[in-house]
Formats: sequence, structure tokens, C-alpha cells
Amino acid sequence: MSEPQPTIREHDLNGTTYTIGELAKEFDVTTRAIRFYEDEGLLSPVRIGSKRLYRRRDRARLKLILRGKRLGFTLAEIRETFNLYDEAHGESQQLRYYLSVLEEKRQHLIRQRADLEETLRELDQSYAHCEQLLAQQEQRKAKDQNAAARRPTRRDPTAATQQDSVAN
Amino acid sequence: MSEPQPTIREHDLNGTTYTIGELAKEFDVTTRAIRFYEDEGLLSPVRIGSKRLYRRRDRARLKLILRGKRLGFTLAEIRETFNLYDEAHGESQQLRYYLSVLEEKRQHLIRQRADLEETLRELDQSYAHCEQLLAQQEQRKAKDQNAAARRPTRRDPTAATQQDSVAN
DNA sequence: GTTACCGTTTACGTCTACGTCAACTATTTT
DNA sequence: AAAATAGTTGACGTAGACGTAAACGGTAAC
Repeated sequence: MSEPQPTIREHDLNGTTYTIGELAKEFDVTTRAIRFYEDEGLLSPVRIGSKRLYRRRDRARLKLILRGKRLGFTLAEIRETFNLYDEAHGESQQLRYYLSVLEEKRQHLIRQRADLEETLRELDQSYAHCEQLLAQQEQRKAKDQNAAARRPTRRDPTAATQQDSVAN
Repeated sequence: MSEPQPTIREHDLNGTTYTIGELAKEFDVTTRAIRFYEDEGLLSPVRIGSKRLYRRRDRARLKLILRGKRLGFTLAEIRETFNLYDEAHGESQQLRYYLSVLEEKRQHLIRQRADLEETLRELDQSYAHCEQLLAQQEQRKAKDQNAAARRPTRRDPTAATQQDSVAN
């Protein structure tokens, strides 16, 4: 049995670390993608020799990247957010600008939420309508079957079962 | 004054119609994009001579296309939705399949909504934190000002007002 | 020692969603 | 008649986000 230790080496950076493969598996992205995010300035893992080592902060960022992508943000936008966040520590000038950017982002998200809710409403309608159509079909099918039952011919009694498979 | 009539010609298709330019202006997209959506099979305007004429259905679809895009769907996905919708009229087999696709889509949207809400929450936190930092800055600034006021020099008495504008 | 596995760099390929000319037609305005 | 305006069909270009293949290094397992 191999030790469950996370194979950290090299006077151990204190704290948990991850290899690129671990992160890729955990978040279901390719290592290629993760390296690409680094090229684009979104991640900055530590190097141990030539290998990359990712720390809690990197993992958190990767999570944010992927969530951002699911919401349709470009990598450039995500990078901008990171940079802003990193730089918004000091002067009221900076802080005010940051606030305005956040406000803009909020507007975007709220619009998107409206789009989303509307789409969900329409989807529910389609769903209901579809179920209604299906119910009608079932009724008709049942009626046909009854009609067949009321005038039993000498045909094979499994005919009804066969008829079910006609919809195949 | 030109007549407000929508310049329809050619034994008039009954109902409202739009030129490509009108739609482009209304939805703030380029005509190039609209033509591209047609190439991709998402729109099918009527032709009058060589010109395209868009009807209510096309307009509705364009709206859906753009909303879909804002939610991060690809044109291929949007086209699939349209096709499914168009073909889901008949057999229970088809209807059941359509229902399953709708269910899948719902899952996707719900996940996206969760992402969105979480992002909005974090954004609000950032916003609040940022405002707090700003308030601290203001306080410090005010204190500095008071300190200056408690040992009044022979400077211009409007100094305080001027200092307000420093935050500009 | 060699096979397997994980990781690295470099570089070209690909798919999506258009942008950007160019060259032409039809209509309206001056 | 000339110019402006709106539309049309190619055809090529491009930005973003990786995929894919080549060629190599390190280490653990057999």
C-alpha cells in the first residue's frame, strides 16, 4: 500500500499542495487547459524543479475561473477581476474605481439572471405542454385498445402488446 | 414627412415584416451576424427578390438566439433546441425524448443559476468590504483634517472645503 | 535496464462567431 | 446624372480557448 501522503517534497511548502494532474482530475479539466490559464496569467503555481505545484490560493482561483467560464466570462475578464481584486488595497481612488467595476458586473449578472429565469419559465411551459400532448396520446391509445377489446376477433390476443411497439 | 408605414411591398405578406437593417438596429447586432445565423440554419427569412424579409417568427427566434448567447449557449445548441421544438409534434417516442432533453436543459440552467447566485453573493461581500475600507479612509482623512484644524495656521479659512475636493 | 507514468516545452491545428473588405445591385435623394 | 443609402454574395482574416502531436526528463515498479 502506498502512503496517502500527498507526495510533497523539497523542504515542504507549508500547507496543502496539488499537482497539476490532481487538480485536473478534481475539476475535470485537462492539464493543457490549466497550463493555458497560467500562460494567460490566471494562475501562478510554485515550481519544484520543473514541476508545477499548486497551493490553496491557486485551487481557489481555478474554481473561480471555471465558474466564471460557466457564466460566459472570457479569460481576459476573469483575469481583470483577479488583478483588480489584488490591487484594490490602498487608495480611495482605486477603491472607488473597483466599486464601479463591481457595480457594472452586478448589472451584468442581474441581467443574466433575468434571462435565466425567463428561459426557465419558458422551459417549464414547454415541458407542461409536452406532457399534455403525451397524456392525450396515452388516452387515445387506451381508447383504441378498448375498442379492440370490445370486438374480440380470433386474432392473436397479444395484438395489443404489439400495437404498443408500433410507436417504436 | 415620410409615411410611418413599414415600407412593405410585393403583394404584402400578411403580418408585420422587418428588413435586416431594422432588426439589426432593434437588437443591436450587425447585419453580418444576422446573415451568419441564417447560414447556420437558425433563421429562414423570406426573400423578396434578393432582399431578406423577416417575419414575426424570425424576430422571435432572433430574440431567443441572443438570449441564448447571453446565457453562454453555442449556436449549435440553440439550433438543436429549435429543431427539436419544431419536430416534437407527433409521436410519444419523440415527445418522451424531447422531455428528457428539456430536463437536461433544466439541470444545466439550475446549475448555472446556482453559480450566478453564488457569484452575486461574493460580489456583494467584496462590495461591502470595499465600502468599509473606503469609510476607514474617510475617517482617517477627517481626523487628519481635525488635527490640522486644532492648530490653525494663518492659512486660507476655506482650506477645509478645498480639502474635500482632494478626494475628487 | 526498460517499461510505465507523470510532467514539461514548443509548435502547429481547430472550431466558433463573427469582422472586414471588395465588388455589385437596386432604390431614393439631390 | 450623380451621389447617397441599404442590401447582396463571396472570400479572407481573426480572437479566444484550447486540442493534439512530438520530443524529452524524472522516478517508481518490475
